Amino acid sequence: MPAALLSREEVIERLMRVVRRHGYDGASLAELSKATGLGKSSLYHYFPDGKDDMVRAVLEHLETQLRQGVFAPLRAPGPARRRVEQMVKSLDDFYRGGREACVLGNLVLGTSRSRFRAQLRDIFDQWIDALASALTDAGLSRSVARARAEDAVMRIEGALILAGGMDDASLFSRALKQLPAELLAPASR
Amino acid sequence: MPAALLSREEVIERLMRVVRRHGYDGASLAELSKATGLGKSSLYHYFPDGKDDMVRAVLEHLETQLRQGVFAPLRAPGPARRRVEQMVKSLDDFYRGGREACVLGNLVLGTSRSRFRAQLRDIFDQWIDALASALTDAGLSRSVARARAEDAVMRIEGALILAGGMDDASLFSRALKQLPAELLAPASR
DNA sequence: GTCTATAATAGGATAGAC
DNA sequence: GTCTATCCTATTATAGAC
Repeated sequence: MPAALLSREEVIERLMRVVRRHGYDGASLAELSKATGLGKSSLYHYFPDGKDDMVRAVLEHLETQLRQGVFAPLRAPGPARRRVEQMVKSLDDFYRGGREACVLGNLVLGTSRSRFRAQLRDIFDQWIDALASALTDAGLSRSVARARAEDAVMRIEGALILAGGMDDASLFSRALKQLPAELLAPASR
Repeated sequence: MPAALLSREEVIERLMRVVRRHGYDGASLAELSKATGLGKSSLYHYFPDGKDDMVRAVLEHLETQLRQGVFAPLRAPGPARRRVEQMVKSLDDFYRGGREACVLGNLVLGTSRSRFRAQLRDIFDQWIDALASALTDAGLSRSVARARAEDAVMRIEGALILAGGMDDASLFSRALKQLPAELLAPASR
């Protein structure tokens, strides 16, 4: 990083901003360079394997953020409702109320899925597991909890797609707001 | 098209296959050429504005397919349950049980959203409207029908993302299967 | 309508000076 | 660590023959 201008973390934050807007295939080195303020050679100094390396770092960083803002709160002690609401709050923040696109969605689509398969799967898995854990604590059976956790992740990812496609971020906010009640409703059906 | 080898429709079908796998940014002319069996110059003969033209045609074709397999059935006479089930069947078919990615999702993400904004919005709008119409026919209020229709589209889009990210197409099939019952459940909550 | 050939540019990546 | 300069390949797009 530039002597002391940007920490590695800040560099990665900026790389992530480009990736979530342009996707893997649409994120050119020129853009990544501009966004970080680092020349291409400097980027290669920190990420010797180029774009793949950068995106790997972005995914690691995302995982860390999710661990702090989502996974850990979901597994924390306390009432399940609070824990789910904390997840919602973190997500609303991270996706700027539906105005920012999804890093994960972007990397699942395009040509990048095969490159980051393991990392993507791992993140989704941790997310679903953590959420299901909160739901079993709320008294739901393991199978219902798991199914609802998967459903929640789908809704969130889909809400980001639809909000983008309809140019209406409020679709995301509303979907988020409904989540806690629907996830914690008594099992029946 | 090659004298009579491929109809324009078949060419567009093949272009779509590339777009849904690689996205807009990841779909190179070389791939599009290989997939259609047409040289680059031939592609430019049919789509003078290049890739944008091709993807516009793909979206028009998709809209036609959705009109036939999804929108029209949703608005057809008959019990709402049948109509929703017909949508589910068409979608399961179109996405090959979750093994194929979403054209819309791919075009909403990456750098392509701004290029096809209007077309994307229009398709999502028609979809939600048609679905909401079936749900109001089933006795749901306009506002509940609309909210559930949006939710359904989100789930479908998200299910395709998660199925791709987890390498598990069954996530999509299961999400689809649950849709009719959840959409048509009596309003309450 | 289709092809081969080619242009022009952008993309990813590296060398070497500082 | 960062930059400028450069390389090579892929990519988009076009010209012109058949």
